[in-house]
Amino acid sequence: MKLYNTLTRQKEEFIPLVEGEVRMYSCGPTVYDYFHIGNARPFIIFDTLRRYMEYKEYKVIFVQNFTDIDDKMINRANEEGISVKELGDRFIEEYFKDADALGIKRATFHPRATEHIDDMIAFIQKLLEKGMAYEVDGNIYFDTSTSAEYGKLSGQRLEELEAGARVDVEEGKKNPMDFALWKAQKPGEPAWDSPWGKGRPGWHIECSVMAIKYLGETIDIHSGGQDLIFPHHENEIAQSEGATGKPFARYWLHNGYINVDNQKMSKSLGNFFTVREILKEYDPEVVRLFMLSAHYRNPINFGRDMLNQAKSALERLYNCKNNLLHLMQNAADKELTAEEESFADGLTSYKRKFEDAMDDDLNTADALAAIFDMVRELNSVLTPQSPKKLVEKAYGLFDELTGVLGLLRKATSQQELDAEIKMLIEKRQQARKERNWAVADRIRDELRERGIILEDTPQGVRWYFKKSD
RNA sequence: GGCGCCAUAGCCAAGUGGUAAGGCAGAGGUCUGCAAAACCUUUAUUCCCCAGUUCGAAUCUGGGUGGCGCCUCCA
Repeated sequence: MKLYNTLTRQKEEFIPLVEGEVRMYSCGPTVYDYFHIGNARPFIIFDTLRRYMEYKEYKVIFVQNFTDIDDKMINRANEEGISVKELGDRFIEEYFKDADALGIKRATFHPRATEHIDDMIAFIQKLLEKGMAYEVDGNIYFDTSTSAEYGKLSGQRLEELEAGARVDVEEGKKNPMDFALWKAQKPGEPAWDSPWGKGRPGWHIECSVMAIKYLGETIDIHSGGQDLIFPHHENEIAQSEGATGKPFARYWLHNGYINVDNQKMSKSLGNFFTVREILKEYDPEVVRLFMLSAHYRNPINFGRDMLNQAKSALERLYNCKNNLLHLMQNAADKELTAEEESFADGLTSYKRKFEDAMDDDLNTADALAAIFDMVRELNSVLTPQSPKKLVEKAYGLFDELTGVLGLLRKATSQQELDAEIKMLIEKRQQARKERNWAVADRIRDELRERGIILEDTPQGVRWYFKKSD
């Protein structure tokens, strides 16, 4: 599998540090509010990468942190009149509600920054001992001048950064680009004891510390949004490699932004939509399909018409799934003809196309094309006369591939219906036979009200549970 | 000022040297009591513009034009 590595600015063959295992760390949310669609992109993309890695039978250890202490947390907690801890607890819970709905699998570990303060202190201590950090009035700063390779991820040179720096120059920092590892307590702020007095950790240190704690000093994949490249990830590299003397992450993956009217969706611009509010109107899988319909490194525009397109496309996939389930329920046990054998064998070409696409830097748009190609062929070839074995094989493959993308997770059909509903369907068929359309349509409407959609096909009645949207 | 990204049909979007995937929307048709679904046909002689390299370029090079991002918290 090839992945585009921001560090080298090219696609590289992915070779894990330990054969058969993948250790990946993805920057998680700051839990001071509901997350928005822009935040959701990396969650969905890297969840898809993780699912694909697992599909390829890697053992994946996936860590996604919660930032539960920083300025935004403190400000919001003060506004709400609750503690930072309570705020964090609440929005971690809300994060999981939305993430679960979007089909984002739980990470192997979801560490919280505030539960790793001791580890961070020890880490900072190490940097101090190595002379890579210094103290100013209870604040500890990382000395970027000690990092020869500073800027290697973002492609920036320290001097250029400083020339255009919009950072505060005061604070007694040695160099403008030096960043805080530890911040001395200000009045009214939560604080932890440290060798340098009460205070709290800086933002960058938490990811380094938790990544190393759960995944080791060198990890395979580190991912996040493009806006984290500088300074967050650059700083993580500087401090981690400074402390351990080893490469920190081997592959750096960054997703593109979600735009609104061609502008980056962001909290500060105020042009954002929370996942929570979008899910009131759209099925979470519509959002997921929307995200996967473009390559993850390209920017995508968010809008209602985009979601509507994704919704229609998703329906096409669900129709195919329902059709396969319907066929499976009624298919006969019989041997495959030679022609059917070759059709069954041919299905692997879709699997191959899907894998080729995913192997090429997670090209989900192309992978979806493979699935839609398969949909067309399944729809035109399979009939109620097809052998059960054949339908099952087709369904199995379809289900497996859509599952890798985290789609079609909802049960829409099942083997058994209530006897009463079965009876109503029978009754309607009888009415149709008698050309009593009024009765037939009334029953169909009634069942629709109850969430069951009936479709009359040349081969009989097909039914499925209404898709919520 | 430094670093970087993007431009493909009405809309979305793959493709990055070999003659334009897929989805949505539209048109026509098949099927059909209606509805729905599905299938078939159709919708870019052409990939922002100009020049160059090449037997061959949407794809490579140079130059433009337009849009966006990072360098400050941000996925």
